[in-house]
Amino acid sequence: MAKHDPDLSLLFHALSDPTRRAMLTRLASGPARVTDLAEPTGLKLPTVMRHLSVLEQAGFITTAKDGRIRTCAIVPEAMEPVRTWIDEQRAIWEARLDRLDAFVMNVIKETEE
Amino acid sequence: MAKHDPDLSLLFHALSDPTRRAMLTRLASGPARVTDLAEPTGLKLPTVMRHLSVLEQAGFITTAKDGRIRTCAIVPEAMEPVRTWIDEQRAIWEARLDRLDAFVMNVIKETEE
DNA sequence: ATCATGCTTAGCCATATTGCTAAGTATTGC
DNA sequence: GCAATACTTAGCAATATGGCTAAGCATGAT
Repeated sequence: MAKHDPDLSLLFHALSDPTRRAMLTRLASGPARVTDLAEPTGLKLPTVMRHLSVLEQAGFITTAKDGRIRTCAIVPEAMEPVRTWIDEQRAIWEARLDRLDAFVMNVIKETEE
Repeated sequence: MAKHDPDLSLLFHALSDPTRRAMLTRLASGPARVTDLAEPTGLKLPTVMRHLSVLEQAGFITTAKDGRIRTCAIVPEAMEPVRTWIDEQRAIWEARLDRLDAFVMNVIKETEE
């Protein structure tokens, strides 16, 4: 498929890892240092840094360094395109009120064996 | 991070590819054959099949074969866990009404240079 | 000045992902 | 029967991902 729409791919990819989702959940309740985010994961710092940069490139978090400490904070608005896409999908399939698909698929499947 | 929660990873991963999202959008307006789904992508059939099986394993679509034709249909409910997770995230950060994070981050960043 | 802390960079390894081609198999139409 | 259609399977190549270790570089505390 054409390669526009790079945003959503970045966003969904960032969310596709449990470690990164856990980090977002942690950050949802307030900013944290890199080391603090690393601790519950059991992962080494370089690995954690990588997850954080994926989240940052997707726009889900901002980070800034003060002295030797880098603080990470969530960017709630970043979730909007995701939510919007999902809502649009729903809008399309709800435009067809018929629940015929599932019925048809079942008929086919029952015919199968 | 611990490996529970395998569902969401599957779901988000499935959505992280533009070809797969386009297929879902196409299917949102009604069931389709594999070849029909392949056509607008410009991809070869085996590649398309792989995308479809990713979507099917995630639970976003059902497929069934009638004769030599495989028909694919969307499974709208499959999107629910995704939507739920996003809503939960929002609930957490909205529980903190303060918009202090962004402010703090800005201060740090301005101090930076 | 020295040392611990906190991140950062570089680079390696294993596996997964996304595309392909080539060669099947199973149906349908003539 | 025979050919066209519609997948399907097997296997390859390039790149991406997710983990690590080792070593580097500031900053803060003593």
